[in-house]
Amino acid sequence: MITIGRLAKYAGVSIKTIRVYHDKGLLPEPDRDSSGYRRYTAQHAIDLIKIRTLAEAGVPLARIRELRAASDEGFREALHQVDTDLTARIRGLRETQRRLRGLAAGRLQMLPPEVAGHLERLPELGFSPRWVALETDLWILVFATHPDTAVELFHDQAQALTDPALRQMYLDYDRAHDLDPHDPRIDDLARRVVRATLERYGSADLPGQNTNSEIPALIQGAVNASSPAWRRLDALIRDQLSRT
Amino acid sequence: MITIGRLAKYAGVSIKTIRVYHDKGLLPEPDRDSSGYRRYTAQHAIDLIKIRTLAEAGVPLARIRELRAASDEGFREALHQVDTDLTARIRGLRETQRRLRGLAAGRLQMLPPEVAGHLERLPELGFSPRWVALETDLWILVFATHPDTAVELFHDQAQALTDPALRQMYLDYDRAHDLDPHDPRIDDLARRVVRATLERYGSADLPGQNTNSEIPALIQGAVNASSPAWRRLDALIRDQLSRT
DNA sequence: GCTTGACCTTGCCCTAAGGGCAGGGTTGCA
DNA sequence: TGCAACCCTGCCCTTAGGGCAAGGTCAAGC
Repeated sequence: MITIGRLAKYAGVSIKTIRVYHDKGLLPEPDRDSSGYRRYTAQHAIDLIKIRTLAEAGVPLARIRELRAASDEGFREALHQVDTDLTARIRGLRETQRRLRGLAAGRLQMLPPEVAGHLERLPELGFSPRWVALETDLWILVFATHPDTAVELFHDQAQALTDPALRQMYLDYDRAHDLDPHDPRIDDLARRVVRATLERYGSADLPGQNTNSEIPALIQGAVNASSPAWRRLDALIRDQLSRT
Repeated sequence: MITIGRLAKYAGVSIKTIRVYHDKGLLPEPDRDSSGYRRYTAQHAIDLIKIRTLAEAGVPLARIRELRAASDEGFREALHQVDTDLTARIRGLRETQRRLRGLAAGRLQMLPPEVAGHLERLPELGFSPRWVALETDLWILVFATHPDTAVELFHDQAQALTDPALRQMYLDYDRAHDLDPHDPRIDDLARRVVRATLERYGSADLPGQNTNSEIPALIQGAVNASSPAWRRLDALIRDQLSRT
């Protein structure tokens, strides 16, 4: 016949927690003594410990109440489900911890000097400020999210710009921003891009595509947003590539 | 210049989450386009991922906002703290999982038949219903919380009852419930209990005491609650034992 | 008997981190 | 021109308790 304070201390919870469990019908209200104090039995202590074990495992209180009334079979099944979820949560936390350490190690710290230098040289090659800004965003995202493959990808791109024909193609892409969406130069450019892509990578995977991420879509969305001509260009290229 | 929906999908959060981060000053509000839509840059995506990493590690949003303005030194230190907390949380979850499996294995399922039988025989030996109820609570708690040492402890107690003198002592304890707290029989009983305890266990640890738990206090609290005589008896015994 | 500190009671409002909905405007594609 | 899919703000709702007020109770010491 212990008081609420003792029960709380024993179970390692606050008094309020116990009262909440009463309110929500998780733990039966015990009898009161002559002065209205709640008086608990060992059975209450047992029940409370069970409830806490489930609650600490992340089971919502409403669910715990349901489980109290569930069949033995259903209860066991539910426990198994909870166990599985818990394993997943632990794995998730470990993954978070890994990312956290990456953050602490100063990774995700903008761009390597090599890349910054490359971006600074773009205007001299004739690219517009808008194009440079887009490229900057692109590389920030790629380096932030796929640091392992980013360097490789970057070298591939930087090398492409050393070929005068390819460089002209990118310059034309840049210029296309302000064209009418139905300007024939758009169709011409789309064909050149497709031909160059196939020549450079054959029908093998495009670099960066294997990392099944949202980044390409994100970038392309950013690109498309600012110009109808670019939207059409993207649609044409996408369409022709998908036919090969 | 991506929209809020794309950013959300990319970062794996809901749109609402992003808006909340704006409201709380965690993520700067981006510029709006001509129709009032928020337009994000890669920098926002980077910031958001950092924020999510911390949030998933359990850092409160208010704390994350402070950290945004913290020095590089303070930031690194805070990250270390978060990492430590995270490790503790993971360990806690694993412990919870262990207890959960104990629960699933059907342990914590009341009492072994041996104990139940013992309790049923107590009335025949002359013990009051109140005493039996207390003993029942006691053993439920002990078996629930220390299943490994409970059996040993129980055998020790059951064996004690086979000694007529000791049995009489327990019967007297039971009877003492309704005595006046200053009845000399209380003093006498206390001395007998102390002597018997020392004879049986010497000055070695009493069984069950090494499991440094709240159980003994819980039980004793329950016992004391119902009778001033028992309270005084407990005080006397405790006092005399502590003097040895 | 009186005080004092530690408990207990109910009732009320507060919090974090969003979820969901209403009511209304915008965009992209056929 | 219609339609689906977006976006905007504002408002209320949720979970699992925390905290406080105002008042009753208990055990100990004087």
